[in-house]
Amino acid sequence: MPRVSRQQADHNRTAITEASARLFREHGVDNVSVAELMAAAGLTHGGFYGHFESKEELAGEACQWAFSRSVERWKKRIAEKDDRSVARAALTDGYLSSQSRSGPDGSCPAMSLASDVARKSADAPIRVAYAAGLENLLKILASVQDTGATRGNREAALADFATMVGGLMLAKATQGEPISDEILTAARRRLNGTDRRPQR
Amino acid sequence: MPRVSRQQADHNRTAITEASARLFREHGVDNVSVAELMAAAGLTHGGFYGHFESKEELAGEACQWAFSRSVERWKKRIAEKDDRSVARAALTDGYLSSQSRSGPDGSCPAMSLASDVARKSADAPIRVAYAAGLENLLKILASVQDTGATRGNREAALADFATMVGGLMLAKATQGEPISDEILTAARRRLNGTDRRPQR
DNA sequence: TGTACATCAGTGAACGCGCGTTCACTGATGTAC
DNA sequence: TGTACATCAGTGAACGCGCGTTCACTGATGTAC
Repeated sequence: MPRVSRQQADHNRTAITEASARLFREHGVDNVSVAELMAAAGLTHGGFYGHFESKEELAGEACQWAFSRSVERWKKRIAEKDDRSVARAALTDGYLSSQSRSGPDGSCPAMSLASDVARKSADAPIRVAYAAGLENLLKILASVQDTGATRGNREAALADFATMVGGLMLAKATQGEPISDEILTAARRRLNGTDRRPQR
Repeated sequence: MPRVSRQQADHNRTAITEASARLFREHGVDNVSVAELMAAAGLTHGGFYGHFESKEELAGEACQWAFSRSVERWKKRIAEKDDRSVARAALTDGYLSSQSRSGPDGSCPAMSLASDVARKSADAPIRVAYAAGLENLLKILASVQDTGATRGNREAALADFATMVGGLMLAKATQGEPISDEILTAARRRLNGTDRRPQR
């Protein structure tokens, strides 16, 4: 039953982007086929090129979409808290939780797409979308810092995020082994707990 | 000219492992073909299965090999320093340097293979090799910590490494943009500098 | 030490398969009157 | 509002290609005498 209403077509395009954002994060851009993406959106593969110029272009849009969803989630989580330091703790603890590690929804794109992006050329759509999305998340993370200076807040956010992304990545790579939980705990405590390690 | 001496055959096997360790880290396990790996070792693709049972098995050996080289490098770097805190700073600063980010030799396997490993099933050879290799690196990193307690040293090493891996990963994904250097600097200062952010 | 032959490391063609992408086709949608 | 027709979203077969893996073959290596 071909030729669907324009509204339905728009809806389908969104469904493709949404399914891709999930599957790309879960399996990697190169490990999911166009046919699988279309099937996940309830369509057959032939119609793909009516919506996107190439798989690369879709990767860019899916990346952008995933980041915008993360931005929403972070903002919402912050809005629920009274003050910045509580919000920051909620953000970092949530990021480095075991639910986040095994979440079926694909988790944070900054973490799950990092290696895909690192291996693409500089002009790939996904790379551009990644850099913009990362910047947005960092701004939010900087807004809940407490150094008293804009520059300090940004630097603190950058360092926090490095620990968050690295901790979650290592925990994912070792999922199922005891060290996986150890990593999450150590990273959480470094960011929020009693571990004040950084001192000379 | 087939049939080569046993010594030469052993040498060839090592060459395959070595080339794979480099190419897998640089492009990802699934983005390098057996033919490319064999060519990089100066051989043709047909002989591959005389050395390895499958590409998966090779991935495990290449991962192990990459980690053992990192272990050597870390130990050597530590041995050059007089005391632990200086050694620790040399390790973390070197890890989060721009040379490390753009290094053509493939950089740290814990970082560059993390997403490949995270996406493989629990019994994949590369996953087992990764967990063992990570543990070895962590022991070294714990040995230069200064908390005064074994457990504290391990936890500090875990947190340090999360920051190192995440910082390098994010810097790689944003290479070529100003934020890439910002990330490296912020992570380095978090670990060794004046930024004492982690406080409640 | 020299000769005869079995072994087997490496070659390159071939296998089935799944990939990204193209295209002729279909028939409901959207539009013109 | 109803009719006639052009549009175009989606279908499914087909494309060339590169993948991991297999295999018959080659000829130097390694071994037995």
